[in-house]
Amino acid sequence: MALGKDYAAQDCSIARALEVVGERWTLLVVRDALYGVRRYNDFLVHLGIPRAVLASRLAALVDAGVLEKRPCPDAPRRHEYVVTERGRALWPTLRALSIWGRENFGDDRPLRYYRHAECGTEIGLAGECPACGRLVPLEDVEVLPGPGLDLDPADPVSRALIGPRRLLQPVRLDAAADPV
Amino acid sequence: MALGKDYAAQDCSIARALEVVGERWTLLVVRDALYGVRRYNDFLVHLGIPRAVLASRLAALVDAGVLEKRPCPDAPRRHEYVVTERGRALWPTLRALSIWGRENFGDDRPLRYYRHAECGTEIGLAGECPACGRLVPLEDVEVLPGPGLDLDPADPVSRALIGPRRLLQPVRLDAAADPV
DNA sequence: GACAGTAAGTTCAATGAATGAACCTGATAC
DNA sequence: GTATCAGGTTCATTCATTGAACTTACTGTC
Repeated sequence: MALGKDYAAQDCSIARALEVVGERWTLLVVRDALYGVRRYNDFLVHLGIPRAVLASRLAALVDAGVLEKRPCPDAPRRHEYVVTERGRALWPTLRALSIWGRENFGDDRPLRYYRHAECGTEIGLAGECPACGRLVPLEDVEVLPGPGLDLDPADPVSRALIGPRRLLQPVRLDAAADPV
Repeated sequence: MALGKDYAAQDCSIARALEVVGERWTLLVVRDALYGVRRYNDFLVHLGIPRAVLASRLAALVDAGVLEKRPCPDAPRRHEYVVTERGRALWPTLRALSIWGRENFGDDRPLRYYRHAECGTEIGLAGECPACGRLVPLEDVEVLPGPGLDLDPADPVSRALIGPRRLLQPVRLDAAADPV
């Protein structure tokens, strides 16, 4: 990656991390992947990202071991991008960033709630459950719509993501096509 | 910020956060500010960032309320950039990102350790102390050089940052000028 | 079997941002 | 008064991003 050159000189893990996920759009792609978005076209319509940039970001993330590209189980010629263990490990970062964004630049009404499915407690700053005291496996994180969330968004992926649902649960567009 | 436009369409706190700190270099500037770097020239030599970009990033961060620009107490015509409460609130994000970078792209030897000064416990994923169970105030975070850290770096700011020291403790270059 | 449509891209010209070097300005240092 | 430093600005070049158009391979539908 040509961009990262200068970062590399830094004696710093943050700089190394930013070489991988520091480019425009990259963290939003990872966020979507953690939400369960897997297909090129789903990323495309949900993010509103230019096609060429998406292709380049996905390739870079696969290269870095954050996503895995593999053929779709049902349609062998299609493929999907699935978060690896390394990608899942970005959840604490994204959770912390999200809280910072909400507390400093959001309006009062939260967009979404994240809860530990087993005990109902809201997930903490780094993805841990304050009640259980441990990091919650992503599959056990329940995503619920908050009062600030638009419940009738234009694109089908946003509609499929309204929830309630779990993190990592693959997005299915089939049943989401009915308007009010 | 012209860049952020597309992000803004997203119903998502992460996107809002990235509008503020998502540009190239920005998070590294904040990291340095949390380390105690305050002066334009110190950011410049430590980051190796182009002057124009630094000026623009600092202005944007002041604008967003992450940094505060104020006259130097000793030299009234100079000024310094100090992290605000909002800037300090980015510490959990940076801590999580740093751990991700180290665990996934670092070599085995850590560059730095972060410890709760009062009990000596290593700081957790989101800046909390696992022993005390609470977020550690940044002034109580002790930064120690790890085995992977270059102990004789070229620029004086890196030398002043070797530590041991505390987060937020202002960088002073005066005494750091003696080579081995 | 022709036609339309979808998925996952690539290519291209135009725009915008990043880079590094040079310049500027006002204060201190000698 | 000459040099140096802090904190910038300006400029030409390079590089990345953007949005639109094109491509290619497969999947239905009539």
